[in-house]
Amino acid sequence: MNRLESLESFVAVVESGQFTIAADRLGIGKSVISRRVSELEEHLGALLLHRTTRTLSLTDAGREFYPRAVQLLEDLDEAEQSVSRSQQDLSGRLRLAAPLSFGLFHLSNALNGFSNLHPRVVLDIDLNDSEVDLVQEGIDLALRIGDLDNSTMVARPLAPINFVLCASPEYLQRMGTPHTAEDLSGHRGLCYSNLPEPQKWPFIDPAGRAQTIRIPLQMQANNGQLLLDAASAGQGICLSPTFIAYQAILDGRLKPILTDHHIPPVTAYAVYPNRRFIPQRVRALADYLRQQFGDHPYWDDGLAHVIS
Amino acid sequence: MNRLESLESFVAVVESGQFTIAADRLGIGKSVISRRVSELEEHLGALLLHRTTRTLSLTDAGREFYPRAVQLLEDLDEAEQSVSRSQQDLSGRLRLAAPLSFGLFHLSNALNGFSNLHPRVVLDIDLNDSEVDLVQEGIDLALRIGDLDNSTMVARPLAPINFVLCASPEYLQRMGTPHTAEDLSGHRGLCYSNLPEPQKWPFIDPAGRAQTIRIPLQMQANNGQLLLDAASAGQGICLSPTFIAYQAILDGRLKPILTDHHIPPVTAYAVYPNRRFIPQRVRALADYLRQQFGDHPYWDDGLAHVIS
DNA sequence: AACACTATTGCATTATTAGCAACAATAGAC
DNA sequence: GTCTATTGTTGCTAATAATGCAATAGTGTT
Repeated sequence: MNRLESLESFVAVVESGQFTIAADRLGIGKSVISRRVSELEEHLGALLLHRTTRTLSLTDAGREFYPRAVQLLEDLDEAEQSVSRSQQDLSGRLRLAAPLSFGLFHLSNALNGFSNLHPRVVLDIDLNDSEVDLVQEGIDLALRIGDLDNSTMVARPLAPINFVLCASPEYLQRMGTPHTAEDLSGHRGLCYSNLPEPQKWPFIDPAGRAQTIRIPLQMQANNGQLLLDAASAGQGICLSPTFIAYQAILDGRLKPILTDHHIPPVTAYAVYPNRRFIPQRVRALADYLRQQFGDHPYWDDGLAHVIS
Repeated sequence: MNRLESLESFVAVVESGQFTIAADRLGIGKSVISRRVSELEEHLGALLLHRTTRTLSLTDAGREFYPRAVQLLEDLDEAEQSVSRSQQDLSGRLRLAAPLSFGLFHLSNALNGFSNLHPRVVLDIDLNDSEVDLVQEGIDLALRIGDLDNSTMVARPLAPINFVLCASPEYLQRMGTPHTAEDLSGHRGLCYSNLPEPQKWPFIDPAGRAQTIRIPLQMQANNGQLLLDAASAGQGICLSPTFIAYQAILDGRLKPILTDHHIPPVTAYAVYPNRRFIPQRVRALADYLRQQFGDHPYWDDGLAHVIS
């Protein structure tokens, strides 16, 4: 018995849901599939698939075995590729997690570029603002913004994330333009709810003193884009990362305020599990993103005067 | 070509250093080995072994490929075993790391017991007081004493680690027995150097006040057993984990002092990488150790009056 | 109850693999 | 320098295993 071919057959059956389709996909006869799966089951001493002639379903053992089989086949390909003659030509699946807004604004372009460079790498993108467990979810690489839980993950800085305080010109005319951090307490805050203290905004004033201002809450959301749209509509003042706000600022839809105050920047990292064997495509993507963004990302290009 | 058998053959050759021995080990002819390795090389498009008729050596590609091949074969066995009929009968290699002293004193017995329970599990034990990188070293499970770097590792408490202050009766007669923590400043400290501040010993006095005493340094070592021997020889006072000191105390070679002071205990943990698939033997060993030690480990049995 | 479609099984054919033995190559002994 | 023992490779044949086809049995649907 060829254990590997049995594994392949089993995986193909699970993924297609039918012996017949699996056989077509692998380009062999369905009888072969049938026999291989049977052999595998016999070898394991456990039934993997409940099968009547018309319906297939995984047994408990099969449910447990399937993801491991998939992983195994991927690992094998990975290992072979790592020493293969065509090292340049990366391939395989790459599961990527990133925050929603950043993903939509800046990752999609970068990923398209990467995909063109390495067309045989299949990208599986999970945009999600809540921190998922990379290991459990089988994520190869995550883009994380801000402080990291000091973990055994490998973290490579990709770009600085600067912040800017802004509001619509109309709002500022109506409500007045604040000139000190204290002035903010009379304004309407559009606050990002995924922070421990959404209403507390940190500044370093022109004299170099750090201060934290609590701004009245007008609207709260877990999405920066939505807050920015609210600010554009004159709903209030928004503390936004430049990677979201830059376009609206350059357009004139939003006006940066308190630009003589410094807002502590954070860093965007590429984070990946410290596995024993890190797939080359993961390294390649991290490299590529670093190169795309870097210490002076393009979205900050027109904002030099704003981010001090 | 059977990729798996090729892998097996390659691994066997690397491990035995000879095609002939590898063939014997696998119970097949050496010509088969030769052909399989050749096929594998052709498949990969890279030479794995430099071979003259008398000497074998790995190429760079081979050196890279070998550990991955080993891992792969282990993973496959692991996956198959996880659903195999003989789930009870664990097997495979289990790499364990533990602090030196604890390993010698209490792990060896426990491991022998485990080994009897699961004779087909091969234990590979690394006693080492410096924290190694579990992932890089391929450690399946580590026993760690004290606070953990909050990491993505899974940590399961195994036992409380209590401390006791002690010295030889002869020493105490000669130098006087301290009755308060302050008294220690006139004594000779035998200090464990693997701590950030070896000479600072923490106490909670009978009144419940926490205090930290800096004790004069007489001897410093990175091994608790050695310090304890020094204490037995009357060299000074030693702050020792009970798992090291218990025997000497029960023997009367050492006398606990300041027993009305409480020394904050720490915890021994079983730590393992949060891999996607945690081998059953790892879980089993962690369970077994927990059961062997537990909240009231045997080494504290005769010391109830000491550890308050 | 008949139908359509499924997985399984038996069997002849085909392809692959193993083992043996001969061969070539090399390190070490003398 | 030559000889020898041993190693990896290769050619060939026998044995083995895998494949595809067709027939079979089972199941959900109409």
